Amino acid sequence: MKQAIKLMVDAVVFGYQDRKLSVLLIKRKYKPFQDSWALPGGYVKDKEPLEEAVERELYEETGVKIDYLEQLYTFGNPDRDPRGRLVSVAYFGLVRPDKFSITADTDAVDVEWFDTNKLPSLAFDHAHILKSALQRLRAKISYEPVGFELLDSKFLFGELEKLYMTILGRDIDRRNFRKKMLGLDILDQLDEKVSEGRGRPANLFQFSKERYFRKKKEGIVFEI
Amino acid sequence: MKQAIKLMVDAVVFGYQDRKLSVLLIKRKYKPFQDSWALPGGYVKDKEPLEEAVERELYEETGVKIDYLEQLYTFGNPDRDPRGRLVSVAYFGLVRPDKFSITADTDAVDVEWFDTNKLPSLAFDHAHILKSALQRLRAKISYEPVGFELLDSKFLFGELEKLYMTILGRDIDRRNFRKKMLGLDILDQLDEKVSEGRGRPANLFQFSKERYFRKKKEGIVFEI
DNA sequence: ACAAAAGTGTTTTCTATACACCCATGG
DNA sequence: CCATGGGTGTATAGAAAACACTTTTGT
Repeated sequence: MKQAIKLMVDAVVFGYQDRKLSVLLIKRKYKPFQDSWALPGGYVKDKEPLEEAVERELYEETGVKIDYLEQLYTFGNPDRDPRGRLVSVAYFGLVRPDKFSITADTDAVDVEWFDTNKLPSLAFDHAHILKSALQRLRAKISYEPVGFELLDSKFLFGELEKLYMTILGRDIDRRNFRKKMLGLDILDQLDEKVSEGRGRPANLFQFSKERYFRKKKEGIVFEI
Repeated sequence: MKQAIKLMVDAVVFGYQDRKLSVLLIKRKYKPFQDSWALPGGYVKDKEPLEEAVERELYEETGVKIDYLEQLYTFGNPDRDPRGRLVSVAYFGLVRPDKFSITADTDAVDVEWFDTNKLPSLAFDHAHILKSALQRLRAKISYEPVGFELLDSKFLFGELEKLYMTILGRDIDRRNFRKKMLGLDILDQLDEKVSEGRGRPANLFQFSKERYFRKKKEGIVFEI
């Protein structure tokens, strides 16, 4: 049997900076959609696992090595790409933007973090993919502790609060949030304080992935 | 660019009969895994949407036309199929088994509904796919009213209870369940009663998909 | 002393759970 | 009249939400 379908992967990578949720986009070097912004991605190699393909393309095109990656959805509409029948397995990733200096390479003439509230128009059906990823992120952060992937390993409680407010798009009561989050017993309070210029210095916290997984196995549920 | 990857779809179709959750399997006619049980599925045609491919293969191989279908996950491990690099987009479907007389055809020598508690060993990584689908079903039924897809359009409240208990694998308090479910105001109580042989005759109910979607838009959340 | 952000407890409301009795029918 | 499954209400406990003052620092 001959099949003319080609398989690609695309990555929706989120970062968090200056209280903004941002997404990593590349400016396409080649046609179609030359000079349009698009999600990083590319063809899967014959013997390459899908996750590896995403990580490779992401690194080639942007210089980013991903911390957290999960499969989002497979987009297979026959007319989604003018080049032919391209089916794309989309992934959704989280990264700390300051960990990398992003640099355009191979198929991209430019790479940038875009505030998710100020997105350019995107190539192919990438706007649609991005929208799905945003929905997933919002849902996910409420029932799994993925938010920590977007913060430094040591972070201020206030940052965590703001992250949640940014992603969920609504205000959260500081006291209730802290009570709930600390009550889960998956954060370690460090003996370091940080003064942010003005105001009372704040404590640093650290997420304990080990303790979380242990508690998860025991049946304790993360939910915010 | 030449790519030797082939794209398939597989379907995990659940049904509910005699208080058992069952899944539709075919016995393979050809090698590899000849005479093994497997999920129905097959190759995607060049200009065919993925959902269409699943529905077509399902109909060809089993005679079932699906009511509810959603994408589950894409399985792309390079060594998941001995025939080469076959990436499979798995779907998850719900159907009322009594609506169809299942009949083996094309690639199958036999088709059967298997109780999910008495599964045979399966070809390829299909046991893994099935496991994912079961997890998804259990999660899904708790926050979206998909259970009705497994019942007749008119059903007894007791059947709904039993369906939930079967899928969730635990007892549910009849009174609390009824209170919660009826409180959602997405069921219509009909003026028909059915006597099941012995005991007090029970009322028939009907799920109002329209009302559910209206309420969902208004932000009302289904949760059991 | 004041502005700014951090830290903390209590009260109220709502939701989840636990629980037991009467009802309508067939045999 | 009894066995069987259907139908219903209330009390309790626990979780979520609402809410405001004190603390520590820099200026």
